[in-house]
Amino acid sequence: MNEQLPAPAKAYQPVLDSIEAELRAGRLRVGDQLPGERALAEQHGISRASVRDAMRILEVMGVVRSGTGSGPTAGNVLISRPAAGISTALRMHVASAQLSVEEIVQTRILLESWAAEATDLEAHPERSRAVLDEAAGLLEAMEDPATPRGDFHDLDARFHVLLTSLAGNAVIEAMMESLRLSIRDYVAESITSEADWDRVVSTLRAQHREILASVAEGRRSDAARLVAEHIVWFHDRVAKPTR
Amino acid sequence: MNEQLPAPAKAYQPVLDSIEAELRAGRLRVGDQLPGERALAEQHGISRASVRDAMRILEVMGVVRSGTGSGPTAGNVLISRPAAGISTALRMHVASAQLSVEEIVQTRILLESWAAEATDLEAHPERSRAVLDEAAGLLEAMEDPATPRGDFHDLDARFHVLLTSLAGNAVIEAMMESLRLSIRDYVAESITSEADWDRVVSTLRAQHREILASVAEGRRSDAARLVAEHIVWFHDRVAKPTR
DNA sequence: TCTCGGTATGTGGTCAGACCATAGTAGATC
DNA sequence: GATCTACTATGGTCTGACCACATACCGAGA
Repeated sequence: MNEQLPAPAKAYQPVLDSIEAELRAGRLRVGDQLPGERALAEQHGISRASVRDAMRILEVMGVVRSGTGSGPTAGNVLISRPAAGISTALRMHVASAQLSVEEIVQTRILLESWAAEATDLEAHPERSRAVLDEAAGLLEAMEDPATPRGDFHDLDARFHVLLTSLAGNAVIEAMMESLRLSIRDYVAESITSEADWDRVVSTLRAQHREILASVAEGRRSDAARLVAEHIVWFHDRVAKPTR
Repeated sequence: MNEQLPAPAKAYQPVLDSIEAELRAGRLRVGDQLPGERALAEQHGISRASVRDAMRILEVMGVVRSGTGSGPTAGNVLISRPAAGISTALRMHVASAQLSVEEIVQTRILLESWAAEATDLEAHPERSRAVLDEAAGLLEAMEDPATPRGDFHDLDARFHVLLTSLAGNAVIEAMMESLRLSIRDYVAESITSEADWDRVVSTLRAQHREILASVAEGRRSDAARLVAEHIVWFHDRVAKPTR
């Protein structure tokens, strides 16, 4: 089930290595445009096909965005979406039954409750305030009965990621988002009845309000507890039955 | 810095989707061989080049292993290395300065100390015993002064991953391993002087022994504390100076 | 002179077809 | 029966072509 033997060096590896080195050295930065694929191919003495392999990898890792046409927005542009690659990996391994949804949820509880405990609003007062305001805005949008289920889930996800971001650890924030994305379909599929959904959503709203209030008031341990309870409640009550 | 616009459907996507669906349905399992690339190309009505894009993605995600030749070990075979994809993603984003080594270390402390607290040896007595024995074997190998630095780091990594596995959460185990792999080079480069290394390694050995003992004896909170201190000590004392 | 619109150029996206090294397998040879 | 040799199918790589797209350029018209 596990292999990590020599592996005979892929042709695209030098491209990845050189880009990684340029990034580390600071000669390439987020927002920059990579050289054209044809140019990279010539530079490394490989075919364009192999260069494209490297680009594909960087793309799924959330490191570059490819666009056709010309101009600054076209070409292979360096971006930063750490959660993209992580969530794809998690997703595939959940699909292959090597990771379970229960483990994902458990991990999410760990990360989110830690983030709640580690949140220090005074560290970056103005940024924290902006984040809290944005979170409040999300909750408001979620109050609207006209909000479709899919949109509600997206808002919900953004709410949790926002709160996690207050802890100031981008790694944990990215992992949080990844965990959520990786089981997104499972959650969506688990609630089939609209009646069930209506019954659930009002509780979610109340829990969200409580969580936001405790975070905003600096009641860290309350926030951590409420977040953990919130996640447990949702997955016990809603997601589990169909799994 | 962030884009999540429509994105005009890649040609390889249907291949990924169908493989993911087959995995979820249980019609494909780890160890199975995927159809040949030429066959998949015909099935989906796309070129072999696009099929290879999908394979490349699955490969870096740690979901398939590609091998030339024929027979059961050749072709695109389903494997399971969840840490492969996650660590690559983390690595690239650390390189692009979007994630910091400090955050990686902080996350590792969180996951490992949680695992120590969550370890329940009685849940799977025989498996736990085997894991502890293997961990003890690793420590023994690390006692040998003849062990090269690189090997020591590998043994060290396996030791930590093994202990984490006792908590029984494969997601956290995979993340732990990924975090370690992602900053492997930084750690290796940070200790340049052999004299420094000799001074450090004996402390590491002692800490490892203490950690293993506390885990084996079920002193969970001790284990959690020692692990956290161990990681903090190493990165404060050794890795930080050069960063 | 200014504006509009068509065109040239360069980008990634995809395809078709070819050749290679590899690793089993089946057949021929001894 | 054992050994060696083609044969076959696999992924790995390359070449060269065409497409859709988006900008930049430039000439025709107002």
